[in-house]
Amino acid sequence: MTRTGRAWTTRTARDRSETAVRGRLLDAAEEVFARLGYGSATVAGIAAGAGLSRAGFYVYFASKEEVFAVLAARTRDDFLAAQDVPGVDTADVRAVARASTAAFVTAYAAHLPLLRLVEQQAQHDAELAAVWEEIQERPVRRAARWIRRLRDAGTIRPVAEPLAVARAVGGMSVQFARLVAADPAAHEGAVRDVTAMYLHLLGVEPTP
Amino acid sequence: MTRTGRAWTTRTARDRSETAVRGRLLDAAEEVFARLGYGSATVAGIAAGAGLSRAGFYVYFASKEEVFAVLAARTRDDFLAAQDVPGVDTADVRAVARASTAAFVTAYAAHLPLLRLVEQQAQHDAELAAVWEEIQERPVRRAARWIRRLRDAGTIRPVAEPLAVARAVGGMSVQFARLVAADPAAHEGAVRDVTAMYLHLLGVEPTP
Amino acid sequence: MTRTGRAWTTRTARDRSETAVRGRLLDAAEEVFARLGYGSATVAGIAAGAGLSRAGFYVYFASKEEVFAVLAARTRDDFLAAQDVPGVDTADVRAVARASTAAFVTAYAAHLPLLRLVEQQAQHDAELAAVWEEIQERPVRRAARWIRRLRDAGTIRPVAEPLAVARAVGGMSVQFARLVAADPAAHEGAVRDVTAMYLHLLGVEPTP
Amino acid sequence: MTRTGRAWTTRTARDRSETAVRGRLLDAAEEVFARLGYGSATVAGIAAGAGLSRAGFYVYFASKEEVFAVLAARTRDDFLAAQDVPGVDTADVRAVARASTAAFVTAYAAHLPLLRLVEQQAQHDAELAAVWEEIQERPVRRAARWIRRLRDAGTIRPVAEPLAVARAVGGMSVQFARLVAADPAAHEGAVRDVTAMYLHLLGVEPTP
DNA sequence: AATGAATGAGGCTTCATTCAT
DNA sequence: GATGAATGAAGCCTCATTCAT
Repeated sequence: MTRTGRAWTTRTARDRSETAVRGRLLDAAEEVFARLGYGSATVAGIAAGAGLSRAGFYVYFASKEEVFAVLAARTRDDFLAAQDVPGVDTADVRAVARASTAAFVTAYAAHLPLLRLVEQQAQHDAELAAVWEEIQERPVRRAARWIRRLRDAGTIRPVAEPLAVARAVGGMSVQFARLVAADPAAHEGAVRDVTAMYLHLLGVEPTP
Repeated sequence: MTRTGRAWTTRTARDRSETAVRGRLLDAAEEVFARLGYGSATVAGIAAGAGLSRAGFYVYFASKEEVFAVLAARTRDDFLAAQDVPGVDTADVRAVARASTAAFVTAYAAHLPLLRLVEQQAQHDAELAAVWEEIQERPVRRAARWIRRLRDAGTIRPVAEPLAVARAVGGMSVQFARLVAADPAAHEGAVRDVTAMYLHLLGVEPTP
Repeated sequence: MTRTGRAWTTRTARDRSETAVRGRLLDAAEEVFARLGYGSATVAGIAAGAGLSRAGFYVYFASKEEVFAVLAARTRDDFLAAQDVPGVDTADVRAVARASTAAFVTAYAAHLPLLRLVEQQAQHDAELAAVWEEIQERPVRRAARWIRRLRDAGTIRPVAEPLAVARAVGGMSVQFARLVAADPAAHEGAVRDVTAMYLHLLGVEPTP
Repeated sequence: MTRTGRAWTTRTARDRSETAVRGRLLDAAEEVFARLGYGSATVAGIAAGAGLSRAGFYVYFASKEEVFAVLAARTRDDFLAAQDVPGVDTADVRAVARASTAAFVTAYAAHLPLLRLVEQQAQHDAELAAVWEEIQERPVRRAARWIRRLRDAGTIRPVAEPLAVARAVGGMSVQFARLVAADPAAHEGAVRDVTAMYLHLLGVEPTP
């Protein structure tokens, strides 16, 4: 997981072409890792996916380990960014619950295989462990904070500790995200169902 | 994750699948696969884990692929068997919910890494896909059936479709199983929390 | 090619059963070696062909090398014995030519693949080189002697040195033996053709 | 058996099949296969013979099987090309017989071990079977055609069917080629002897 | 920037062979 | 006599990685 910072550190070379190739490599890497897992993925496969030769790969990344690390970071950033839902601060509990659920399910479905891999590789790499920790805990903690605030304000009456509820809703969402990943058409129904249960766990009537 | 002597004590094991050495190999394989993933796991590592030479492995399994398939099947069997909770037919909804939740969380925590791998490898192997399908769907369907029966009998008033509730509870449980896997002491609290939310989603007061 | 002389040396054990198994092993070995060549043949394949386990093979032979040596010797013996045609001393040149040609073609066709292997392995093993030498040269020398005798007696008028004629006829026969090996029905025609040419080379009218 | 630089001097070799290294590998493969047979030959040995590492071998060939196939094709091409004797269309029967015999014996002696292997491996590979068929039958058929033509023109009076004579001469030549392979000095005598017998079988007086 | 060539390390698998039973 | 189990050695092949161009 050495970070020798090559080209992508160079100030001069942030031109379109290099970035483009690097991006293509990351995309290819995502596809290959997702399909084969870390150990069975090959640098050759990734390079080919980006239209490069094996050696070309090393112009942009120092090693297989490094692409994975960069990819993990990108996944975390994308995943977390996707949950910065605008208007999440509304006072409308139902709206917030629905919006954050939708965001979470969408993001999870989109990144599912990579998230699994990050979790697995986190066992052997401290840096990845940190990434995984953020992916895993940040959304939960944020939701827990929100629940706690509302509970303390007397707006809702959750059926369990805020953290437990947040975790539970996360778990549900993951489960439904899997369905969505397999069949995108299931998205709407999934969000509706999860939101309904979410609200129930918050002690709020789903329909106003 | 350790296999505690099944029928292998018998000298005249019916078939080869229950030899002591074979069992040790399966246990070692489980450990290695769980730790490294399918691609990074090595036959050498598995053999060593069972106290055998590399060649010795091939006395019992034809290939790395085969151990994994057998292991997947064993995992499915163990995982599903662990949920045949005695007394699950009681009329006491709370008891059943608690018992099945406890069983599921325990089983999931015990088999977590292998389950993840089976899911991943299912992408490339029809047989594994079938195994994964059973692991994934059988508990959910069973729970859904139970919920539907009680709902139709007017005993409970679930907040969503039985299948959705079942899936949601499965998702929660998985999430908490992860905590339990990391810290076994969390088991009791996890079961309590999940059970409480489960009952809520069924429209039942947690405490009688 | 070590000859540790086990059972087959023991006086006591020349009973039917042991000999039978050994014979079955040799037959199996012949089939396997012929089909796969020395390097690709496996002791397992040979043992299986004789209905034995891998370990069982070693009851009768000390090594793969040894079966091959024994088999080579057997092949040589069979091949040479097949050419001890009765009545080969007749004064009838045509009859002798025909008989010895028939014998040679038959024997060669029957042993073709093994003979090839012996030739090849002879490159690396002195003992096999000696076996091959006998297989290769004995029939030729015998034929050459016969030709020389007749020539000196004025009975025939060969078109080249006896040794060359003998060698040439051997070569023809081998070529036709190949056809016969592929299609046994070709045997008669092959013998007729070769005999006719043989006689011509001896300066004898084929038909009296 | 050594390959002496073909078109590989050119930097811009048309296709990969003529790279210097590839040629060296084929030469090494020829030597190793000839010495050890297909099964006992090792990729390591071939690579080493070409001054490459084991992995280097795979830059040029996909597998041991593939080198052998390519080598077989090359052997066939060389072997057949060597028989395109210039002036073979002369009206001088004796000259043609001598020239084609010399060409055949030379070519056979040069390629003997490989030809044997191709024959053997042809048992398991359809592609090789086709190669072997060409090696085996083309020269024979060509000679048979020539004989038939001359016979029909009344120029010669072969002692047997053209095809049989052709095959017989092929067989003789192979036999003598073996001598030549063992002792190159025997070449001249071998060609003389075979030619003499060839002409006899054609019903032509060897010396005009 | 990009690549073809090359390689050391290592992975999967086979195999001849041994040995306790 | 026969075998199941076990193994060291070795074979084929892949792969991450380097380097000259």
